[in-house]
Amino acid sequence: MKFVMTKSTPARIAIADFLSSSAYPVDIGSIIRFLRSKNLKTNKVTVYRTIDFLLQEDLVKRVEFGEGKYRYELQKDHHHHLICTNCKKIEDVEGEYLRDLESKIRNKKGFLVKNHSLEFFGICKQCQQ
Amino acid sequence: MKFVMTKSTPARIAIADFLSSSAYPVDIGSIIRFLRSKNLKTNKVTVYRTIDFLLQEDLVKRVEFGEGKYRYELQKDHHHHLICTNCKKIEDVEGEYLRDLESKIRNKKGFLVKNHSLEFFGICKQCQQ
DNA sequence: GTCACTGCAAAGGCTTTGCATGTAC
DNA sequence: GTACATGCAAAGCCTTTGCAGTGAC
Repeated sequence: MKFVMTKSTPARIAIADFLSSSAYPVDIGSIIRFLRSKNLKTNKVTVYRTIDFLLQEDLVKRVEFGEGKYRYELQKDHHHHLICTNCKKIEDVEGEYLRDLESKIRNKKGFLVKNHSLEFFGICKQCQQ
Repeated sequence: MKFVMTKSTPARIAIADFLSSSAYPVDIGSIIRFLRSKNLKTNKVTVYRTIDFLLQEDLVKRVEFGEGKYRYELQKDHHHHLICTNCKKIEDVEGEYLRDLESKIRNKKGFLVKNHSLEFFGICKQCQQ
């Protein structure tokens, strides 16, 4: 992944790398742990500010899984998440399932949907066995 | 609304009243403000503990609107929310739109959906004018 | 050399915990 | 009287802010 940042610094490069290599949304803590594992003694404030920058540039998306904190992932094709409440694994579900619904909402309620959050909580295949 | 609580106290009664009279999910702060307006000098910890109790009894549902805090509403017919990003007004959308989708997820991914979060963000009718 | 980024310390908001006191029953 | 609920203080997380110092360009 390449960011169009005004300045390219070790912290930003590492955060970009981590987001690129993460299959699923990560929280600030795991970013910091990654940076430490690379012996980059980055401050958490830098992480927050880098994420803010990426959010504003619309390179990153913020999601919530009911944990009392945010998670972040690179913008990619529209998708949602399957979150196993047992083992905490996260899977993707691709698709634009709500497009028709959003038109209906427009027609019935006059409400213009700009975006939505949709996450599924349940038990993954492995944990059912 | 009537709670099946082991003990009925002024704080619990007032919180139940407030939740019953709230058309949309409320945060802890607004519950406390309501209690103060009724001259009940309830501690916020009591509010949190009452909400915890109601969540465990499945009388209340917890939702997130990307605000960095939780909101709570009485359990009622399955529905989702339209959140105006301009005036912050919240509307309901009734319906079980995702039932088919959840079966598909079951068949395709083997993931058993127990519940989901779905909220729509956009511009309400009034704010479009 | 400049301007943007970083680090540190501190604070702010939401939520939880421990423990002694109070109260519904 | 007893078990449960409350209040207070304190702490735990996550996140944000201010300001001085550093580094990318």
